[in-house]
Amino acid sequence: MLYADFMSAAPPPAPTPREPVEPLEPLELLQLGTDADEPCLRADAARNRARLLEAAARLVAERGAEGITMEEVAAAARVGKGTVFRRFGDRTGLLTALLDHSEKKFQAAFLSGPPPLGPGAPPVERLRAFGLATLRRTAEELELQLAAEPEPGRRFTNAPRRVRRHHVSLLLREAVPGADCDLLAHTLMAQLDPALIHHLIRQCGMPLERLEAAWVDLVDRVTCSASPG
Amino acid sequence: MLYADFMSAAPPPAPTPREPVEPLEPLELLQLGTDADEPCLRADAARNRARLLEAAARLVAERGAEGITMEEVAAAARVGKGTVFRRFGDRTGLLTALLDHSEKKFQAAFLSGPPPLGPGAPPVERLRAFGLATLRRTAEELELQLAAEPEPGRRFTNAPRRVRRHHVSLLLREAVPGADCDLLAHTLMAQLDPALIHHLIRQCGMPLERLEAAWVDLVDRVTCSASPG
DNA sequence: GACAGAATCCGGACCGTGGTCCGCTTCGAT
DNA sequence: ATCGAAGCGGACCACGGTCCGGATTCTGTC
Repeated sequence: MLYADFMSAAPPPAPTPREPVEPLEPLELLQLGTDADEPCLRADAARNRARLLEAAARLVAERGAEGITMEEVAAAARVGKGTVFRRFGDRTGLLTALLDHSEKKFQAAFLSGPPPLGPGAPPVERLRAFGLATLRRTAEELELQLAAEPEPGRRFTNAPRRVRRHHVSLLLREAVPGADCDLLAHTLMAQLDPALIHHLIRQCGMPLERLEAAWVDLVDRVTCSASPG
Repeated sequence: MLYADFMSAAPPPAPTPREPVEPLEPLELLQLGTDADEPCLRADAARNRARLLEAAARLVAERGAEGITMEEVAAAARVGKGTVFRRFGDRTGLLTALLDHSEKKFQAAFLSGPPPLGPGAPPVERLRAFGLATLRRTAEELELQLAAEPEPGRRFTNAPRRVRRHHVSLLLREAVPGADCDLLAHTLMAQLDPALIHHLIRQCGMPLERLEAAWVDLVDRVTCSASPG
């Protein structure tokens, strides 16, 4: 079973935190809800959540992430449609929850795993490793990650992506102290955007290796410390 | 009247050119339909098109691009709903058409206008000017450009954006002959993505000047010719 | 000019899907 | 056993997008 920890809860719908985006600072707080800090769902709620994720995973495996309907998922899980939306907020919420397991594993790897991805290696090497790992993971889960992409207005408030971006930003601060690292982090992250990867690989037919080479090259260029002006 | 050339036709719906994306080479062919090469709509069709664009522009000005419905636009233009979709394909098609006028002006500026944006200046300077001009234009039309953003799967097949990207790619080829300029162009373009600009300016409260500085800095870094891999 | 046939276009009824709402049920703490 | 809170579910709504019978415009011919 790929999505094993069905009992874990993704952050609840979030009561409409519109336009202004809170700055978010301490990295630890950024991690997706670890299996501990959960709202502790009621028994029936937890059971339904698990059923929904299982049903969704099955349907996605069968017919692809684009081809499934919220109503179908609800029906397959023997659950009302309202339940799906209450639990996961919206379509992207459900899809994101499907990626949650893999996401947590990845976060653990670059936050506290062995170098060069985790702490211990020099920042530039960590950056290289981070990009390569992301590229490979995204290439694997491409379809799901693409379908989980929120609408443009929320693309950058996406929790997992903010964690990753923040991580890149911190590494950049070490590597190129003079630069505007927050913005540079956005630049680097853009190279790892699922939509871009999908375009290049699926639509343009580029081999993954070329993206990997481009990433390494980009890190070198950005890291080369040009005019800090 | 801001969107004056209502008689111009955006490229028709395009009969479902799915997954494989044709490579597109000669830059001239990439320009959006100039007012000449149009399908030459029937009289009533052209009239309805004009009415629709006018109505859409008015409604967008009144209530914002997010707040309008295709049905509303149709009603305001005294036209059937089907007509809207036949003419513009889908929602993003209509919104894109609203941006068409400004887009053409911009294309003319960087393809054949005066330097440093147009030909005549050294490529790196043209790159800087291109980014700054794009940033300013996007900041102005931010809401509309954001709403006109297609779904993730088509983001990079968007015609105007491909033209701009190709242009950046050509400039890069001159500036850093050794690099993978097609991918580098994607990197640079990402910095000018409406969704990102919206996020940084509207949600994070960054001043436009910081984005401009970051662009110039990024061009320098990328152009600095690091390891050609 | 008038006309006929063909190509194009119109419009609004229709459909599927994402998302909401609210009266009722179930849970679990006391 | 009781009671409030949390959860449920499916009817309901809005909106994007499709479809096709009928109206309108264009083109070539006389």
